[in-house]
Amino acid sequence: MSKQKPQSSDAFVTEITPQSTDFSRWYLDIVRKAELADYSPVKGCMVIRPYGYAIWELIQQQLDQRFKATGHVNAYFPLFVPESLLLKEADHVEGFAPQVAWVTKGGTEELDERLAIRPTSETIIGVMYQKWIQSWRDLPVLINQWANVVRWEKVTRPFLRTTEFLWQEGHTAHETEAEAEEETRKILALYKEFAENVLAMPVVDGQKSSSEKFAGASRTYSIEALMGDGRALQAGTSHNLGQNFAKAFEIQFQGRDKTLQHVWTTSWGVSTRLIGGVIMTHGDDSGLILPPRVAPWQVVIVPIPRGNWQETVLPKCQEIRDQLTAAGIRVRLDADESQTPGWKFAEYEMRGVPLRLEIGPKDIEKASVFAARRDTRAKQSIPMEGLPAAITALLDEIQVNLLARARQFREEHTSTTDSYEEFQRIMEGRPGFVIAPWCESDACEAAIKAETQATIRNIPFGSAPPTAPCLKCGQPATVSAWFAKSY
RNA sequence: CGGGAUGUAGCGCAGCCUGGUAGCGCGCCUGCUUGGGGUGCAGGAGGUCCCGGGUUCGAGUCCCGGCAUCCCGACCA
Repeated sequence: MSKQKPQSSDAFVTEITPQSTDFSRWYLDIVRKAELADYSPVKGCMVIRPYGYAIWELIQQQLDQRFKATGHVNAYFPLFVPESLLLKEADHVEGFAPQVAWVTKGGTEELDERLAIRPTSETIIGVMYQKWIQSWRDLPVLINQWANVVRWEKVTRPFLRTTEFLWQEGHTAHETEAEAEEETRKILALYKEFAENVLAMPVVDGQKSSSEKFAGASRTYSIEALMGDGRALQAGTSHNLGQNFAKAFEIQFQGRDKTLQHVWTTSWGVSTRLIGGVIMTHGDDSGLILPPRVAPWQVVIVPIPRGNWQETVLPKCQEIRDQLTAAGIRVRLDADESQTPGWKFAEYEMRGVPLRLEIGPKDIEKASVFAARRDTRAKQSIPMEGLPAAITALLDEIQVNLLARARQFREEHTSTTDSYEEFQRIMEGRPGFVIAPWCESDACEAAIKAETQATIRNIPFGSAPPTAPCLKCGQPATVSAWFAKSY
């Protein structure tokens, strides 16, 4: 098809702040205009609107399937955590105390003991595991819960950091330290695979520095993604809790050798923050770009109304919709007459729909449909014969392309340096990741953060030990750390 | 939690300084028209001016308090 008209690039985007003007405003514009979320009257609490929630449901389904496939089961624990429980693990309470919301009254009566609204559930789950676990035969316990949690954040942003958010938290208990470590790493690998194959969001997997470790964990691992403005986003964490919670909650079992031992526990989670990650990984100045696997509508069909289109074009559109739906594709047919095709093109691009099919009299004549990709904006005519297979293949191609593109962006925004001066220079503007040698001292990490706003995102697995000295102090460096400004 | 800014129709904004019948654009409704990249014309509907108090004959406008949002810092998924 050569009917393509010249495209005035600004024509459809007047209501979205360009990324280059103000990335943060761009992000907020997308969230509201694409109807992903809206502000509520409660500080820091957003409403996830149907289109945004549909994305979350797709994330949930595909993660849940992976959890089940690795032997995990779902359960649900209470929203409230008695204060006494929260106090049991010293590091944990110290880490979370500033962020906890409290219930002090039930109806009109003051409670004897105030209740925390869970910021995370290690403690309440610890109490239950103490009751449920007696023998090595009871292990491992592999439970996940889908839930909401509340953390009293000072600065909030839709999806990225909200006072209340939705997540999943896995909590497992094991017989040995090695098994707990294996679980922790297995889940991190699962998160990475999910982020890359479903969200098309490349991530760096590695270990958190001790200062960024989860409160109460022995070790924390994370996956870190790079956003379009060069800032990093922690996209998921997996914690090896050692025996810290087991000791605090007396979770003990009798081992194969008849001795009484504490279990080894893990916890891990990803949240609605992932939606923010998808927005900022793929979106452009025309709006959202959704990877097909999390797109509520993978294909939108826009009929071109001309003449007696209701009798000719529309039935064909419905037929095609039904064929595609039968092939497992999520399709929306927008036959609304009150909007013109051009309006719909812009609207569904803004909504990030991966593939648009235009069907008009000319296409029906040629027994083809006119397809426009959201990711590349490429347009092509596709024969109606064998359409479901062709569309499925095209969606797969878009999925793969988005990951490749994001990966290339990350590579272009990842640099390596041994020089602190150069490091500081890179951290101005849109920095991306910087790989640099570090001596693993908290002092150097803190100084770098204070001077450049950059933090250690993680220390990737299997990275070669540095030959150069620590970026900051010049003492021998033990690891190559990935630094970035982060969300 | 400190510094700055904002809050007026669904959305974007003007009006506030200098108090006196609440406006504009887009969207929405009706009709015609148009339709392959945000059609055009005509008519119409829509407002606790964020909330609460105060000053005043009279407050969107001035004063005090609160709430929410955004930006910059300190804290975090």
